Amino acid sequence: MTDDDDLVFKALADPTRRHLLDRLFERDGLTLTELESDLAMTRFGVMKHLRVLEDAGLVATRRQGREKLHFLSPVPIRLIHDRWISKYAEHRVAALADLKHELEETA
Amino acid sequence: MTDDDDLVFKALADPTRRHLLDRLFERDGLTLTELESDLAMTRFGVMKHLRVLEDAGLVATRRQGREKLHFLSPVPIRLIHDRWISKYAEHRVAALADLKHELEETA
DNA sequence: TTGACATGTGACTGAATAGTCACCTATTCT
DNA sequence: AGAATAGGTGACTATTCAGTCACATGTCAA
Repeated sequence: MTDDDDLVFKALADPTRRHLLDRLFERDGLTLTELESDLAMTRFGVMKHLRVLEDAGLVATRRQGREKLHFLSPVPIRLIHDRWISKYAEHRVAALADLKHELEETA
Repeated sequence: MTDDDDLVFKALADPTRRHLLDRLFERDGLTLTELESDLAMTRFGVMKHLRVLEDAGLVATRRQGREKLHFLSPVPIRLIHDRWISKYAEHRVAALADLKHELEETA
């Protein structure tokens, strides 16, 4: 009972990994050390998490000298969306989500 | 290090639960027994999974006599999408995802 | 009301996962 | 060259979670 995008969902299941994606969403091309600075965890923990994200295709990397730059790769996220939201329903669901965003901002 | 939609991501992390969402995406309003028929697992296991999905807001339910009907609730999925795909990038990413869908169909 | 059906609860067990550590390699700067 | 910096590996432990079971409640139909 394992499907193909298991890695993606497992990767997203951890709050630390979601936080890493948030940081990359805000600003792309961060290094391991930059990403680590933010977290109450050893470098090794962060490295492990980044590895999981990379294996899932949620993060792409590029080596530059002794540094490794990390980039958010959003396509797998969109594929999750498309799995349970039909093109037909998309408009309505997006409107509801927008409403929810607005309500949270005013709160 | 726990954020607010932890329940949603944890819920999606399990392949059995994703399969249940797939079934409800295909046809809404199924009962526990109907959902169970499909799975190599006891009724209790399926019930636990449905409970997790319901707590996460991914599945809504309605009692009807002695049956409990289950409905897919797609808004949390859209919120995941919006978290890492900006309105600005959405078009481009959606196009890439569509391309990927087509490639998989021809394969 | 009796029996069958549909769903529900709390406790238990085996497997998977997060985080750490000791130790290692490659690159840059002086 | 030597020291500092950035990243990497494999093994270990504590916690978490999936699945099961004995038992229980509510509903329908004859």
